[in-house]
Amino acid sequence: MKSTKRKFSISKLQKVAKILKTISHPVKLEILEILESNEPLDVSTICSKISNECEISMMSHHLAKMKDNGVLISEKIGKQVYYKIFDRQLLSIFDCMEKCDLI
Amino acid sequence: MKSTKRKFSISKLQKVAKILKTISHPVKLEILEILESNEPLDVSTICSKISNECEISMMSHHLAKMKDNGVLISEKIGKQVYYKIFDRQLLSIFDCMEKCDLI
DNA sequence: ATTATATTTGAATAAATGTTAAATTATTCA
DNA sequence: TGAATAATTTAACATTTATTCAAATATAAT
Repeated sequence: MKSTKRKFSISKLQKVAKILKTISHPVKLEILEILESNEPLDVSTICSKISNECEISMMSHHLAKMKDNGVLISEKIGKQVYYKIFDRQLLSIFDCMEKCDLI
Repeated sequence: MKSTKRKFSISKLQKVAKILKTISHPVKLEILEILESNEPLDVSTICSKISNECEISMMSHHLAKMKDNGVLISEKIGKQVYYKIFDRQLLSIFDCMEKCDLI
């Protein structure tokens, strides 16, 4: 038989995979870390706080994808667009990973 | 200035990103779930337990990548290769994600 | 209106992933 | 032994996704 008892249905696994895929990139993780202690922040400011060099258009792409996939939300005020984390509970993934021998 | 106090260095963020990227796929998450309660398991058996149809060569690719990136380990016994989770602590990521509104 | 600033969009290229078929490795048994 | 079978991996190609860079849009300031 196919399944024993599983915690996650297929559709939940798909959602989890989508979220993880959305943030599994060094710069995207760094964006989350930066926003954790400073949100909301505009695109240029986030870009300037990133350790590696990062083009603003690349940052815009990153942020747009994170927003599209529900990880971030944004608000436009004047010329700038301010981003913040939709659900800060997601940040617990850092603690989770910290405990792994893999890291 | 670039950095306030951060939990993760750049190299740690890269490692975290690599691990997350390695598992952020519905089938790969399902592999982890299956192994959680049944490890070690050989390639064909894992393949047969997956909900969606999955080619065995695709499964081999998934498992090889997960092994290469340190998520799984394997042992060959006779014709079959048995896989298990390297660090079961990683499984706590499921609980972590469960708590998010995003899922 | 014109200029400057912030961000997004689009198109071209580069990189990663999925798919299928063929190759390798190990086992069985005539 | 060695031909047949079974399990898994490798390789080649197609498809998708990510990155880069240039151009476009939107808002504000002069």
